[in-house]
Amino acid sequence: MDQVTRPKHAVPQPRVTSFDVAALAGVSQSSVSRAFSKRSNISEDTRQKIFEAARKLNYVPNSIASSLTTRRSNIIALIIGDLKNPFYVRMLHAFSERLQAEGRQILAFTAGPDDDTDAVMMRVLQYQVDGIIVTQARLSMRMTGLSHERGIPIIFFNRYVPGSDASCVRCDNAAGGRVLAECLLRAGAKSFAMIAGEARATTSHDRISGFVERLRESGVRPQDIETAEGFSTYDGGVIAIQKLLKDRKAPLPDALFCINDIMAMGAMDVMTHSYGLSVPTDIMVASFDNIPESGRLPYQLTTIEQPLDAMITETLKLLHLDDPGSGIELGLDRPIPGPLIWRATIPGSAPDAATLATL
Amino acid sequence: MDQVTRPKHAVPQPRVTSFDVAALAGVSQSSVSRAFSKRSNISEDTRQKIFEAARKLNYVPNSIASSLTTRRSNIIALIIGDLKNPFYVRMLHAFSERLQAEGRQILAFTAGPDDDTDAVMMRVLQYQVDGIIVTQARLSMRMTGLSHERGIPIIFFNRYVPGSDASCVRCDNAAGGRVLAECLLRAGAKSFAMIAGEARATTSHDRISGFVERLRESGVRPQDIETAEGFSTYDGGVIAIQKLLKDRKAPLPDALFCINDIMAMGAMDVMTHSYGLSVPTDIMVASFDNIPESGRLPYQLTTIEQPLDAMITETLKLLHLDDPGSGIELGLDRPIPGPLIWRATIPGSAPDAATLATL
DNA sequence: ATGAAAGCGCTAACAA
DNA sequence: TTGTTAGCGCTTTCAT
Repeated sequence: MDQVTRPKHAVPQPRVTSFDVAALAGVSQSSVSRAFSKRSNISEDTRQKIFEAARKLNYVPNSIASSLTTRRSNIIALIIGDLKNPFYVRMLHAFSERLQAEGRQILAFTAGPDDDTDAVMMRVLQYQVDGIIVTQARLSMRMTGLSHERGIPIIFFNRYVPGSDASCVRCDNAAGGRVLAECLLRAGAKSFAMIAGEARATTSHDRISGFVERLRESGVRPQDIETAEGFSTYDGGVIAIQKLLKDRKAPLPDALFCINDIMAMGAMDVMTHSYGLSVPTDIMVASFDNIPESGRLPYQLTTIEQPLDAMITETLKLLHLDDPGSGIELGLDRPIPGPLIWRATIPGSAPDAATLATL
Repeated sequence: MDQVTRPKHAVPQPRVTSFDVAALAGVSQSSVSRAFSKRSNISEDTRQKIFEAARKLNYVPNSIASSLTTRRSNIIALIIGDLKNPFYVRMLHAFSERLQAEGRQILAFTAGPDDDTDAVMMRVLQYQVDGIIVTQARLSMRMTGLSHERGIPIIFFNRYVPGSDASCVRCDNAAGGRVLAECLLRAGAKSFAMIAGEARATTSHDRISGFVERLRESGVRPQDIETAEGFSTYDGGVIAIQKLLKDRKAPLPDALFCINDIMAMGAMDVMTHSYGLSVPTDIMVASFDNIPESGRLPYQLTTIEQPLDAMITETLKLLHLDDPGSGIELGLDRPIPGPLIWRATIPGSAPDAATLATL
């Protein structure tokens, strides 16, 4: 008779609760609760007794139940975009590690540019998260209002909504733009092109405006700066540079400013592989972010590093995770300067720090 | 008198619950609950009345509270590693989108190779997640046991623990290795080198073993295949190729097999920029994953694509999110074949599908 | 179709 | 220090 091999199945056991542990340890249920909470009045003796019972039963406290009473979930919502820019991958990972180290977790929400971010936000609110970090996404004022009204702090990371009452932590993009302009000028560049991201992206806008401002101060007329726009991705950079180079009669600009490294990579690949150009001999390049890829052999980008650790520290500070009662400050803006990373896409050596500081 | 500008503060309002909505709508609290749950006995009339009241009060159901009773949180834990390999970034994003589309969210846990994964797992269990996906991380048998005992399914994604009772969804790595070996052989390669990942990584092991097996069948002795090992990252690829090329007297091998694209990128960058070699003229290259970077101008990698969508579909199927009562099958293994993506790192054209199918 | 009431597993007064 | 008790906001029988 055929004996078919059936898959083994795991049979779920009834849940072990703090009552079971209490019974086994011979104490009350509230003692169990105390045993598992930091700084609470309980003798080391009974705590150990309880831990042992818990271990025997494989008991793990149910944090869903505890958040119901404490009104704290230890969960932070992170609303992210498409992760096509490695900077946001780094950010996600860094946030996750930092939060996990202090006993919190990230609940991930994705919101593409075409998604209804308000609908995503309604989902976020369902989870009674302790805080919300928004990046690469737009949010209506109504939604930030709903969040604040519930006592949930919300921080825009590297992005702000002018006129909004939500706080923002970001790299000082305009300052970085000025620094790169200065570097290019000192390296002797006279003519310039720019690759910008989407117009509504505040990061792109600010970097460009700082860059253009510094050039204007040096006598370069803004209308003389060629500009191509694209999505803030590798492919966006590819398309933008093609717009600039295709059927070109005019001489090449001396320098190309890209609003981020990933677009610069796309642009450089096209320039070197499709047009046979050399960087920085034929054209200098400068950009923004210092993603890990920027230091690789084919790129060696001179760039402004986004001070990720400091930005995260500041974000966590503004979130007031440890003293939720303190209320939510509104409309804070925290621009953090990013260091210049000097590599090979601008000839010569970096201006000294003192010079850059006076910009 | 000085009037210091103080930051505005948001004042948290008392929470709006289903009772408040019920009161405003003039119905019972349980009706409110029904109104917000799919397929439940409630007249369209009262449902609308309730929705209107909810809207007026900005009511959002508290899913923490609901998971307490339903024992379902609609949260899936995803345990990930360092995200240095873009493949896992793609995976994370794809999982997040797929789950979000069906009303579930990802709770992210990071576990570095040196972290105590069991401690991470205990944290996971606290959250009463509906399922666990593990990737780039190891787990002890005891932990998978704890999870199964609680009725929480756990799937290893692209990774398996031999002898474990947890199920696994993965690319058919050995088959892919065989295909690439065949491609290289047909392109005329006679001598081979390999860049492998960490020894304990099952993906690396399986890809290598499929590759070597096919070569052996064609008369290439395994001991004649040069091998360098490294971390499965870009830098790992850089270091591995340097081991192979530094102070090299022997002629170059005809072909280089890398266990993934990101290592292949590191290796190619060193070969082209530091050693002036051309691919595939001086050496052919083949690898695995088909990350977005593989198609970029400097690489144009011929590679096996990880069938991400199919892998995710299979993972979600095994998770049985929609019928939790059905029990957890143990020890399933789901290898999914990945298509060959033919680009420029092997000369000539791809073997036809029929040939590859007979491998 | 609707309402009343009993939990889900935990925390936090309050009492002892 | 420990135990008792009343919720947290919801779902789900069970009546009506």
